Amino acid sequence: MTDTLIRSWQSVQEEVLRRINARIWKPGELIPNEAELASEFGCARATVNRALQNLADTGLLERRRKAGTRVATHPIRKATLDIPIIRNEITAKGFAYRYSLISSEKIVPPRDVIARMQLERGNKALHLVAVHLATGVPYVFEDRWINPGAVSGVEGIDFTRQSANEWLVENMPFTAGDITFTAMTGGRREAEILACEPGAGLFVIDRTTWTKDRAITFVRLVFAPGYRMHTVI
Amino acid sequence: MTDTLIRSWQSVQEEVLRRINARIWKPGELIPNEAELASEFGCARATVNRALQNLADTGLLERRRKAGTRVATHPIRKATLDIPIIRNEITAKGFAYRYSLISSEKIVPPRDVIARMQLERGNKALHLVAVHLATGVPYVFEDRWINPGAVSGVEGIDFTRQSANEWLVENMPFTAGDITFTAMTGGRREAEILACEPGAGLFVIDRTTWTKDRAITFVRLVFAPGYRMHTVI
DNA sequence: CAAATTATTATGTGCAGACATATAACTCAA
DNA sequence: TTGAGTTATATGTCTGCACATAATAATTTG
Repeated sequence: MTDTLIRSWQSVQEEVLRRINARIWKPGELIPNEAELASEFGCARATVNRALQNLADTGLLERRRKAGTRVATHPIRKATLDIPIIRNEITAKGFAYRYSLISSEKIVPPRDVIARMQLERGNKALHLVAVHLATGVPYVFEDRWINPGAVSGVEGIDFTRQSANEWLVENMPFTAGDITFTAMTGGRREAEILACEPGAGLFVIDRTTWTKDRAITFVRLVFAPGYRMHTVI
Repeated sequence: MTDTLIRSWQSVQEEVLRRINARIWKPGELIPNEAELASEFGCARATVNRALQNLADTGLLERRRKAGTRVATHPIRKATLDIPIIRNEITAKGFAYRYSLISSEKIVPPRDVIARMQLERGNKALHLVAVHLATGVPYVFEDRWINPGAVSGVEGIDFTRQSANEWLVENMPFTAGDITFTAMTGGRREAEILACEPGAGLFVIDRTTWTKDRAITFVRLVFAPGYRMHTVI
């Protein structure tokens, strides 16, 4: 029994974590309710609530009204990972960042892109292909489609000077987005642009952003071999 | 101007989001302080605080004491993604789950594993190779090392019946973990176990879990081609 | 005995007020 | 001019209380 008072929500959280790790409260088990913990720790119920809610957010606890709070049976559940702004990621590693536009054209997108972005069939969209370089070495290959119907004024922008991502971030708010991580086998095109072997396994991020039901942009980022995305839990 | 009162923290959050999206508060700009917003919305400062803190957690706002709260310049910053429990992921898709142990031996691990897990050189570790199947089709290939120094009693367990992951989750609490997502080019071994073409690009998750400075286990999950990990922001 | 209703209970959220803490901004002396 | 010390201010958090809400458990009713 600790004599030190547990009054901040962080210390409540620590103590709860300690009990989970020490198996005092085992996976699947019900823990005492907020009022009991509050009186045990000598703090207000709101403080306990804050701590438990935070742990529930990270997936370590499961809470339901009336039913109470129990230790999650499968603790590894959620990881928060930082989606890097490519320029920042490269400069943070100490490399010089450079962006190079390979092509820009307005064409009717292929079927899968139409489906992803829920575009009208037959309408053209802006297609940009570019590469981001770290001290001259290809880092990530960007294949982007922009919906001109949702992004007014995009046609006049010179994307050779500013990356589409940066322009969009500054000029188009978005309300939602979805991200998919996957792997692909590099073909000739990827090998050429990323200066790697054809057939290499490449890490891919697909991202679509939306503003109130309309797709703004769909971008596929294909990273050079060896790219790792890291997070701690 | 809305006449409807904004009193719940969710509605405060919605209103703040609306203003960010409508560019009333632009990226990088300072927004009114909590007290002002509270009096504007007709609610308590604590309610505004809850809403703004939540938005800061998701990376849309940046807050600093005394300096105030400003709209983040790079809104796409953090994504929370669910780390799947493989059994659940497979059964959730409506497939039958099966786990098959391919090999189990106690050997001195290779250098990279020793480095990752910070093991003593020359000490043996338990090496398990297994595959998880969805209705008989290989879904993910699991290559795992377990530190017997940190996991007492692991040597007597029959991992042909229960997957190592499930046994560990139930029997070993962990305090920290780190996860890396990457891609690899499949070799002969992966092709054989996952029943795919050699040379295919494969999605990989590396995970190490720790209990108070000692590595419990390091596992590499290599997913069959076409695997996608999805999240929304 | 099953279905519908009511009571109970644990979490969820709101409020006002107070104090804590970080830090930007200012003041003043060397 | 610069560095150290001070002040003001916005966010961070705690408290005690109240009521809302969801969901289980108990009870009544047809």
